[in-house]
Amino acid sequence: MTRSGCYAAHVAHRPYHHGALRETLLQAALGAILETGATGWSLRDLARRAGVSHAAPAHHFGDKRGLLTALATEGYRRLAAELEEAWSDTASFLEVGVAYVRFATSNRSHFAVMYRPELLHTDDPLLLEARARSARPLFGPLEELAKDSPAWNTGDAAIAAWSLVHGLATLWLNGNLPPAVGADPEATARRVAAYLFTPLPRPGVALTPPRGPR
Amino acid sequence: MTRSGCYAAHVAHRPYHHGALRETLLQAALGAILETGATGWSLRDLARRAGVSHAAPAHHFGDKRGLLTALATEGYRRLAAELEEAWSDTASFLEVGVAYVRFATSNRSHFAVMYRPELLHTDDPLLLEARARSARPLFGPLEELAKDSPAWNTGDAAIAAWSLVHGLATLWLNGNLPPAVGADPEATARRVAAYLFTPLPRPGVALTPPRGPR
DNA sequence: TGTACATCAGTGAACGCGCGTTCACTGATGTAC
DNA sequence: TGTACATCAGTGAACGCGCGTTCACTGATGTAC
Repeated sequence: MTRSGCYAAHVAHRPYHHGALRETLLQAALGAILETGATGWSLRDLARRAGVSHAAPAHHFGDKRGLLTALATEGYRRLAAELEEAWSDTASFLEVGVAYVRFATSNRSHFAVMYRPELLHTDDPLLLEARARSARPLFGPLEELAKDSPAWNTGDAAIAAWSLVHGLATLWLNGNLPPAVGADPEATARRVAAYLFTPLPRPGVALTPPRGPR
Repeated sequence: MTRSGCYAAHVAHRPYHHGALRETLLQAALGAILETGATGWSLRDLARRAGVSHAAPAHHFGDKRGLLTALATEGYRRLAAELEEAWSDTASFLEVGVAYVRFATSNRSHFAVMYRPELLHTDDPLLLEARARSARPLFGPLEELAKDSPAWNTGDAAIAAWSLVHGLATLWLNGNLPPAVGADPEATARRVAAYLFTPLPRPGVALTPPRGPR
């Protein structure tokens, strides 16, 4: 960063060594993913954006998959940090869910790659560690909150919560939600996620009829 | 179908006209999407699978986007039919959600395309009509069930339900769920979706602390 | 402080390949008379 | 029933392009002595 900033001053005779090409390529990939999707770009495209020769990216990542794995790992680390912070700051599980949606909508390119194992080196130890860390704030708090409730399967409840915020983020990012929800994904998440684990307003109303279906 | 079946008998001298090329190409696209993702294939690839010249697909769909739009429309029609049937058969909103997950996991290729407007001709009237029809069974029943509950925003509640089943289907299809959930997406959906609109087991436990967060 | 050398980061020409698109064509079908 | 003709579905050669990969190279850096 300091070095590339220094060289940037006299563009006329660029140095042979870029100095921070790895970070620059990751940055370029984020932009490319925003514009053409998780895989709709080429390594040559990235090299062009970074202003280096088309063979340079292979030095750092080998291939696309290696680059995407680095990107996903970075994404999981950021997500974990934001979820942990939300839980420790508010002690509200709802706010953990809101933080998930906030992360997804303000880190679109990372999010577009993180949950696509077919694009990644899924045995990469750094990736595995970061992913595991990001899952803990979704499962841990629920186990704590419902530890004395034998009727609860906290695993299923956590997956319900995860599904809800993941689905909301996905539908939002792909532009599938009706305009009526408004333009603020965070506020929408807070309103919508409130219906999880929350009883119907009138006890007499049930979503499933009294006689068993089928 | 009858014609192509007739000609299939004497493969040696194939007819000049395929007879059902449009349907065959859609079929081939479903297979290609399964193998390489929503856009990881070429029109030439499809032509090869269908056994026709590489320029033939353009006759029917113009380009990839046209073909994907036809596929998405078919998907929305099937989804609408399955959701409508679930609601009229069981009168259980939970079962509508289960049907959504069942559709997604047994029509992977359709599902991979339906919620990606950037891949489609979003102004296609047939697409718009089918999509609108598929949304009704998700919003209608909730309005009915909660019509006398002023505390409810049925729009938000419907989006909560949609998000939950959409997220669960997405996480399932991408292989992101832990093995502990089991191998049956439908049973998983029934267990997990039960936590929506359902109170915590002990009234004393809250997911949000009594003092307002932030 | 100086020199020699190994290592590393990035270059650029060359390759073969599959792609979308174009276009003049051919074979089959359907309709008018 | 027969003929003429318009329309339609699909062909196949040709095009220019961007791709990933290879490879001998060059320029910069870091370390040993």
